[in-house]
Amino acid sequence: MSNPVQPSTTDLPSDPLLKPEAFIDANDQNQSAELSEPSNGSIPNGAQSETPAQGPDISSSSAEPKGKRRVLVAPETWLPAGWSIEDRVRSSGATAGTVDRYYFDPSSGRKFRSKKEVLYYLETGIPPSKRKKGAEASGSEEVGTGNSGGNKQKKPDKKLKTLNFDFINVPQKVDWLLANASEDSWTPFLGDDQVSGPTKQDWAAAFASLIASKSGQTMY
Amino acid sequence: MSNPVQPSTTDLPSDPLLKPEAFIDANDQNQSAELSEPSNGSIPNGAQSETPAQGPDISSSSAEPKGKRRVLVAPETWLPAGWSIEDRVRSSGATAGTVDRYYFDPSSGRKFRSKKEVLYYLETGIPPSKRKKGAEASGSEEVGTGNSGGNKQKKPDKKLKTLNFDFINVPQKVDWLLANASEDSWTPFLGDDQVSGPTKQDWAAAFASLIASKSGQTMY
DNA sequence: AGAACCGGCCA
DNA sequence: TGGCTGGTTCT
Repeated sequence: MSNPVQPSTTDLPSDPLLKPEAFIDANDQNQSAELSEPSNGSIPNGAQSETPAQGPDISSSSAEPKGKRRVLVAPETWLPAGWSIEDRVRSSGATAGTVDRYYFDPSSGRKFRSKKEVLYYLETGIPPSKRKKGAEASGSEEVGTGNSGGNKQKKPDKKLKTLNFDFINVPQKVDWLLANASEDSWTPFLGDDQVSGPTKQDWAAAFASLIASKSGQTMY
Repeated sequence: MSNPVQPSTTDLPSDPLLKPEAFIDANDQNQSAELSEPSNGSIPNGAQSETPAQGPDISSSSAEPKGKRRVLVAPETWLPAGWSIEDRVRSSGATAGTVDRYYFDPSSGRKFRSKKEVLYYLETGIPPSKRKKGAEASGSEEVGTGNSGGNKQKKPDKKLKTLNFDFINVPQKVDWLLANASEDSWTPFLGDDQVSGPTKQDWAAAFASLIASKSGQTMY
């Protein structure tokens, strides 16, 4: 290992940008960031809203070209020992100049994009769980894990749409008649009644859902 | 104030006696695991370095008792009928746990990695593989997809394709069996043979075409 | 107004 | 899969 950065068991994952010019800010914080157990004996819900407070360190050296990474040891009290923090400055886009902070766990090699994710992982040992799609009839209760930073960002509407099709009382028989020789005008009939357009839409949606039902796939 | 403004069911620290039977299901790493009443004792904070955290097992066997026969789908209004969505969770790497959403068009068999690609394909008929990077002097620098104005679909389907379905020799009978009640996974059978996935895709495409009943389509 | 977070998209 | 930008939400 010739990597002077992390003499630890692991090093940062692929870091082509981390050149000799990158500097490790290991100043102060001599206390090696002992795992602190603030809070109280037990963490209620893991989402302690402690004040982010300070940012005294970070050794803001002037003349910092954009796009450079600054890796530094964890000065944060809530961060376990061994973890590393990386502040990266956005180099392009409308939000150029913004600083994003990333957290790395050398033992697992995982990268986290927010303090919230780190805390969640530390307390549960479970990587940030994603609840996205609906498709579950279980009463999905939205449980906010009160956190220090911005929590639930954007999740405007998660309303589910029910298929307008009665899977129990299905039609006994549906006749598909070819009304046009061009074969593009098949029309379903229920007995003598032609199926209306809206109903056909419902059928299409229902059929799509049935056909989908693959592992992980959902049709809309 | 650092008090959470969310009327969640959580918070309310203290009063440990209130929930003597708080229980943590550490097995369910699927989702919505934020509850966690760490009960007491030790917080898995120091043990995090030992936590396996390698549970690629994503078996989501959430039992869904009977009751409603309604199929719930998410309202992806911009997605054409018949398309399928697959949410895949990353199983390894520093970003493990991230969910990637893919879109699949049963008619063309193409797979898309983003909503943007889908919309672009729908409007231009150009698959993402054919995207060019050079900006023309025409001045169409911006994508300028007028979808934000309130218009929905107006794509000139320049990509007609043959449906892989024999409209003449249709199956005499198709049995739909409810294989998985928890997810409303009905499965079509031809006699004793289960219909394969690809075939189901063909059926979906054919059905969608029939329901559509648009002029100008050709299917053989 | 600033910070934090996270969805989403591309390489 | 990694990484980065956009934009929202919270402080």
